[in-house]
Amino acid sequence: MGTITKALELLNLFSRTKPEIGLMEFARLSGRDKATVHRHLTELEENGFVEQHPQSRAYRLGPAILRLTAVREATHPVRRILRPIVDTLAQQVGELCHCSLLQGEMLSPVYHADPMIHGTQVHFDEAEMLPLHATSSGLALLAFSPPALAEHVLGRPLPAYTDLTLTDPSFLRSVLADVRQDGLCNLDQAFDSEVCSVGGPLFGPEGIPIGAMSVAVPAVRAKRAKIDEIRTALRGAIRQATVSTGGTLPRETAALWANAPAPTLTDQRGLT
Amino acid sequence: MGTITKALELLNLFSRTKPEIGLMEFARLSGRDKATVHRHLTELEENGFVEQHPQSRAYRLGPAILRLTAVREATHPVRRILRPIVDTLAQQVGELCHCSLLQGEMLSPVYHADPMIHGTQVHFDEAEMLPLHATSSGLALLAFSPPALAEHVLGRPLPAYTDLTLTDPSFLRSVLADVRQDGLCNLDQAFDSEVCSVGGPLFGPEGIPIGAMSVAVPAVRAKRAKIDEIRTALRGAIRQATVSTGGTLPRETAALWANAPAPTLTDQRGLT
DNA sequence: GTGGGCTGGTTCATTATTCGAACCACTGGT
DNA sequence: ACCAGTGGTTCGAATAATGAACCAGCCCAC
Repeated sequence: MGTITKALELLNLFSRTKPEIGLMEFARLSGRDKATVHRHLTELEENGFVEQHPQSRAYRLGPAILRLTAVREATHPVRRILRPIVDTLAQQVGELCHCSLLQGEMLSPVYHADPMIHGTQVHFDEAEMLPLHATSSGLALLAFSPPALAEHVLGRPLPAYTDLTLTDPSFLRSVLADVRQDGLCNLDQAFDSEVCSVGGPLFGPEGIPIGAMSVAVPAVRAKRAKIDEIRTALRGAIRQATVSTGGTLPRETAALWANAPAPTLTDQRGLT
Repeated sequence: MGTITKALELLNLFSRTKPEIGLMEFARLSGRDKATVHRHLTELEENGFVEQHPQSRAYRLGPAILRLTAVREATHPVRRILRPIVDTLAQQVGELCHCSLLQGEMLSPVYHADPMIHGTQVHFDEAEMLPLHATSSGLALLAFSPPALAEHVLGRPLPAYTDLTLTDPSFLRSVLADVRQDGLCNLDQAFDSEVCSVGGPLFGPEGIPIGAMSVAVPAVRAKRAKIDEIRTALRGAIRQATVSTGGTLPRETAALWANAPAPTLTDQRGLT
């Protein structure tokens, strides 16, 4: 593993519940030597990827990432476009919705919205990368991706996150076949216990999946009627998201979803 | 210079006008060997900091930075807070406003807003880091920072961006003294020709400057009355921004601005 | 087609950089 | 005064980065 990766992996240790991390904690969490971590952190700091609290000397994410995000969003505004769609979907179904982009063999969260109209909410940390094999988003994406990706992912050990996580490659292959038929993926407590989710793929140009969108529901609320309502709304949101980001639905999928309701117009203010 | 810095500097080559860069162009722009650049890029790609267009093989900024920005903003929402303030200021004064955070010895843009009500507009690229000695933002920040920073910045060669850029350290020191008296910094075509700007410091906890906010006006519109109006509005916006981000104005500055108008309430919708 | 000029990408011996155990210096609690 | 915990630094050994040379593909002109 190269030095660059070692340094960048430090950034993944930050999370919503751990926004500041000290040197020793970094060393523990990353399993690397304190001196090494310190050199990496100072170099990241020189480039603005982390900054150091002058008093506590703890590190947190720095301003450079804000600048880079602005650059990406100015020219390729995926997040800006997806946000109102996810917001609308969350309002429609009254549950937590999120979308992610494929990054290597994981999903990188882009945005989530939680209407918070219920007593119980689903936990979601945008810092946390999502596995492909244990989430409805991931399986939906795999189902429509070139087979090589699925084979590569299923060909390695599949960690179980709950006791309902599917880890048998051949069974997962049959699930993917079902998802291809259906267009969406329904998953029950495979990543978080107590949480059911419905996910579908977001397509880029050429009809190749670039990410996924999904709705997460506490298992106690996941009645059949509710799931059906979610599936309908999700199909509409995915179609809208794919078109708005400049992607194209593959013809089979478009045909499959022909009877999905037209997407509702969303509030476009407050962008960027 | 370490390997990590070499790799991260590649990311700074992206800009609003150059959102995608090929391997050879990267090598040329960075002045490094093609093989080296390629290794750095693949490692950045593995970590999601860049992604490669499958057809053109050009690289662009990847999804990881979106995720990291979300994490930072979830726990330390500087941008989310500054955005409506900058928007309001831009509406009030009818000119381009922006705010930046200190990153090493440069300013890293965080947000800008341009009401675009005039025929001529000021160019602003959020990818571009701003120098401290040649911008009103930078000088305003330097004036209120611990003297060591100013000495360090003024102690090295100061590039001129226009023929009006101030590059004489001792003269700049006198400018800083004036800014300390005044609270704001007025600069005429020092970074962009044809552009005047007024900037002031944003303070963090302990009253130490963490960034700056400024208004940029085409020189042809920079009449005395307009500048005065801008100065008043800017003082209000800075006070509001400093308080909202959890900072404190130093006592002298608070006294200096005691007669600035109370900040107007801003639209808080569309956050994140 | 074929040659040239341009890509992106790979190889491998040389070289320079990174690594990490041991070492300070400081802080807060007992 | 002590200890246990920080953040930070040093320097020889070990490792990883480097870049000239090398493919392979693409596109255009001839």
